[in-house]
Amino acid sequence: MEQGLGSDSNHHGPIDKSRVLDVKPLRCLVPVFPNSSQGMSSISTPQPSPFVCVPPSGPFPSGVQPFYPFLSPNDSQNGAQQNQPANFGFGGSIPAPVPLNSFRTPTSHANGVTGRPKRVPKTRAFGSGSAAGDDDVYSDSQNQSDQYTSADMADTTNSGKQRGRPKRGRSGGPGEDFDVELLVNGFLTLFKLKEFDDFRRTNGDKDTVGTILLVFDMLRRRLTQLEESKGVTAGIARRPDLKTCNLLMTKGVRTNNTKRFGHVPGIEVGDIFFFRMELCLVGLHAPSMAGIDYMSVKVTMDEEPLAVSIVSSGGYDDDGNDSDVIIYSGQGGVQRRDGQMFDQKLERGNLALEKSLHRANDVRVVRGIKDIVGNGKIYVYDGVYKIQESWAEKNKSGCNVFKYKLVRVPGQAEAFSIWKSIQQWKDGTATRPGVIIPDLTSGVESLPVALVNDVDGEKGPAHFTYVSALRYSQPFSNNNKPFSGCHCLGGCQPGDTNCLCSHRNDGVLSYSSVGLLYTSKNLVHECGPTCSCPPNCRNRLSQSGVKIRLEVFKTKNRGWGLRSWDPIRAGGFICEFAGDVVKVTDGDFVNANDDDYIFDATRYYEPLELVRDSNKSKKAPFPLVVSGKNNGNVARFMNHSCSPNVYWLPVLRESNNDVFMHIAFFAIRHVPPMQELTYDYGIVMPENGGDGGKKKCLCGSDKCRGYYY
DNA sequence: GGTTGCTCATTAGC
DNA sequence: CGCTAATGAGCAAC
Repeated sequence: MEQGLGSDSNHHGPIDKSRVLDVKPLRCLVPVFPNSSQGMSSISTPQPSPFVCVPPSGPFPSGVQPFYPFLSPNDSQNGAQQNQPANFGFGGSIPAPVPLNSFRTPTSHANGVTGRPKRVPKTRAFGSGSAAGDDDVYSDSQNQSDQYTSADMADTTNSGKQRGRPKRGRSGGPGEDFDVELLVNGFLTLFKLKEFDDFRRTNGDKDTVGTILLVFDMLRRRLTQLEESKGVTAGIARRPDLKTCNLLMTKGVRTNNTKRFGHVPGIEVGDIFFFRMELCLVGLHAPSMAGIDYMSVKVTMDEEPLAVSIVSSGGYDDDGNDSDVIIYSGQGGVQRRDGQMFDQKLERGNLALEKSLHRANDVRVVRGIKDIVGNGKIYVYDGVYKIQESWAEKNKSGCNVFKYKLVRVPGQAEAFSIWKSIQQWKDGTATRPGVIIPDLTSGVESLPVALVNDVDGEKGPAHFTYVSALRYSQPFSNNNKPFSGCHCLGGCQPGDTNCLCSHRNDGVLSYSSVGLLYTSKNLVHECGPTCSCPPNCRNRLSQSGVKIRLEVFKTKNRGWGLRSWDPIRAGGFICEFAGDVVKVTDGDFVNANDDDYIFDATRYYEPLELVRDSNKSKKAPFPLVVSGKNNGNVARFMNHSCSPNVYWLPVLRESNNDVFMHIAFFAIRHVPPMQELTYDYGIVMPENGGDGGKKKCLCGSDKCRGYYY
């Protein structure tokens, strides 16, 4: 791996001659098997099923399922059957402020359930309309007394399961005290991964890959939140990514687990990842650490190792001009403890790359890119490459290092190259083609939002005024108890038991330090005007405006749409829905049907459906309707999809007696740059004029309902 | 804000 | 089948 050399010598594209002390070409062979598919016919491993390149929005050929990323309607049945929401620690029946030690798994109880306090009648927080019913989502968590332990959280689906906390690794610190096992089992049941069979374990598809990645990241975020909320840093695992992956692996929840050459079913060129473990789980690149993945194949009589994939870990701004070429360094050569260097040996991955040069087989390439926000890395699947030449050179320490030149197989979808283009648009070294207005917000947002049309001659959408926030003519509701806010002068911190806002979110913060929604709650209490914390408090995420570089663009067949130049992580905040509040309580639906830019929270919405009782599921989730027609922000351009990559969440901000609800949009899964952002518009209930105003849905998903409102 | 140190999980290969 | 060596990311503390 190039990084193992402690040198960035290969990040300068064409070889930096000044650094190369002794370059001697080894060979540059014509491939032995010009037609790689024939050449590989003797490989002992079964060939992968043919790769089908499917755009995210379809259309989907038969056999290719789009990944419906959140929850299927049937899932809500689970919760309904139990007569209790399956909330897994974040659902509808929000635990009230939980003492930190409540996360401890009871050891003295035979069934693992601590004395569950009896439910007390909930009080309605907002006296705002019959639609609220008895739903938990309308309950002020401060008034709730259901103090579930984490065991309770999942026991609706795992009543008979083993209660003993598995002792894992060097556990024993307080960090292991909540029952991870139950948490995982809850997720697996919810996403129907309990009956995961060997076929799906071996052969992925879009749906399977998507579900596994979704579960991975939801679980990872949940574990991060739980560990962080304890406010203890010593003695606990600080790598929730590793822990999550290991949990899933142990349960056999993985796919494409047999190595193969070429594309991996269910993964598209351009897909992005944020952890090496994600690559591992979906079969894109098996080793958890090593940069070269290889397998032994039978060639005529004997076997030889061939490379199947590599992960390069360069920065994308110094990779040279040609984004279709990689100069990759071999692995090894460095003594880990003291960092001492030795010559690399032609073995393992290095040998496999060398052999792959001869055999000319496809090698998958995952580009590691430094994440601008945070210290992490983003992994972009850049499709398959072929190794064109190899050589050895000496590094600074005078040790031999193998170098491999990989060239991208032509005809694949744009992936890494788009990142470089975007970087150039941002730093001004290139102009985004088709730009009509560089910033349609006229400076209202802190980042410009370009208006782009590169498909036809339309010059822009109808006129509207750009506003960055929701405009209320009256508060969403009144709270009987004045809320004076929290006193976190330096911003709300996890594990601070004195933070009033944390208490209102069940004792934990809703957002991570990098602005990710920790869990799929159905309501977030953000800090309000009367809180003492600064504007950059992490509990004010949706108030801080758009932080990603968006553009409004003309779609091929769905009018204007929204997409991002920046990659968006699962759970990442995108924007709120700004506009004029049309309705906050029951009453006649105001001019909604002739407004293409309506946001209607009263609609049936499947992710929320999960945490609802089936009898109540048809009720309007939240009595809020917003029009973005005359005044609005980027959110008004987000199109509907039945397989969305974005969903919304109501966010409450309180000011003395007044409560204001805002609508915040978050990414469901990782969204690569330039992929259209869509959410499920939901279904209009008959009492709100459903069946009227149906529009033909063009989302192209095979889960498409055929229409939307 | 760069650097350093620590630890982790997976798998090839014995 | 069980064990071990090889591999580098991610995070936190400096």
